[in-house]
Amino acid sequence: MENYKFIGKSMSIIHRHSRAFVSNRLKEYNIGCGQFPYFRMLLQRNGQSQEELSRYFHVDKATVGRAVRKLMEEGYVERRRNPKDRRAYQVFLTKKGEHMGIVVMKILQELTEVLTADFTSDEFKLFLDLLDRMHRNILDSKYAILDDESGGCVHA
Amino acid sequence: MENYKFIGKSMSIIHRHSRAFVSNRLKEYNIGCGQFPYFRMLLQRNGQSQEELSRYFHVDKATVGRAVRKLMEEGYVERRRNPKDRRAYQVFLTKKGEHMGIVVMKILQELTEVLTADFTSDEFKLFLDLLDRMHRNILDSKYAILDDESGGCVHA
DNA sequence: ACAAATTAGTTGCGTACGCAACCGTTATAT
DNA sequence: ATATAACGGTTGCGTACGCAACTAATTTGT
Repeated sequence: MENYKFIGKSMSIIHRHSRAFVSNRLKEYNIGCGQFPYFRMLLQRNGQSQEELSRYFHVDKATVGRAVRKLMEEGYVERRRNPKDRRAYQVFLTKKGEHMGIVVMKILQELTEVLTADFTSDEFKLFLDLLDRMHRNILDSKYAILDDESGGCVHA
Repeated sequence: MENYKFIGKSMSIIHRHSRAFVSNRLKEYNIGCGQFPYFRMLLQRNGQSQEELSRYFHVDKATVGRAVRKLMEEGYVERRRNPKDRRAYQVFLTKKGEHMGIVVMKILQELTEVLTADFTSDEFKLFLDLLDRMHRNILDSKYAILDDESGGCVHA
C-alpha cells in the first residue's frame, strides 16, 4: 500500500531525465528526443509507413507524422508514396539518416550504461523481462489508449 | 547491444499509457495527470513549499507552480505566505483536497495492479528496488537535469 | 458498380514540462 | 549598512504528444 508510489515517482524521474539526456546529446544534430526512436526502426527495415511506426511504438499517428516531418526537414529521411497504396508513405533513411542512426544507437547505449551502472548482468536481464511484461500488461488492459476496443482482450 | 532498446521503448509506453490511465480517471475531477502527484506529498506533510515539492519530485519549479495554481483554481489546495520567509508559500490541502487525496491513492493503487498484474510478490519487490536504483543512477550522473553542478558526485 | 465504412495521414487544440529571464525577499560580504 | 548573491516563485517560449475532426485513397457490402 506504500509501494505504488515508487513506481510512479521513479518511473517519471527516469523517463523525464532520460529524455533530457537524449535531447542534450541530439541538440547539435538539430533534432530532439521525439525523433530519435524512428532511426532504430528504419535501420532495421527501411521504407516503413508512418502507420507501422505508430503501431510499433504505440504512439499516436499524429505524433509520428510530426516527427517524420521534422526528420525530413533536417534531411534524415525522405518519403515516397507507396505505389501499392497511395494513401500511405514509405519512409526511408537518407545516407545522412543512416549515419545519424549509428550516432543514435551510441547515445542510447550510453544512456543505458548510466541507468544500469550498478546492475549485475542478471539484474539487467530480469529488469528487461519485468519491464516488458509490465508494458504488455498495460497495453492488454482495457485501459490502453490508442485502439480503444481493438486490444487483444476486450473485443468479446 | 540489443537490450537498450527495450528499456526505452517499454519505459516510454508504460509512462505514456499510465499517464493516460490516470488522466482518464481524473477527468471528472477537473484535474489532469500533472497535478495528482502532489496530493500524496501533501497528505503526508501539509504546508510544504513549492520548492520542496519541486525538489522531491525532481520537477522544474515552474511546473510545480503551474500545477499548484491549477489545484488552487479547483479548490483542492490553498496557499499562504510563509511568515518566516515571505518569498515562500506554504501549500495546504483543503478539505476537498484531502478527500481527493484518498481518491488519488485508489487510482494509483489500481494502476499498479494493472501494471504488475502477473508479478509475484518477489518480482514486485525486486522491480521496485531496481527502479529505485535506476532513478538514483540517473540523478547522480552528471547528466541529471535540474541542479547542474550540485549533484552529489560532480562538485569536486 | 457504387454507397458506406475503413485506412493513412494531417491539422488544430489542449496538457505536461524543461529552460531562461525576470521580480521580490532574504542572506552574505565587505 | 549597503551592494551583491542566492533563493522562491512566475511568465514566456519551445517541444512532445494525445485526441478529435478532417481529407483523400481503398476496401466492403449489396
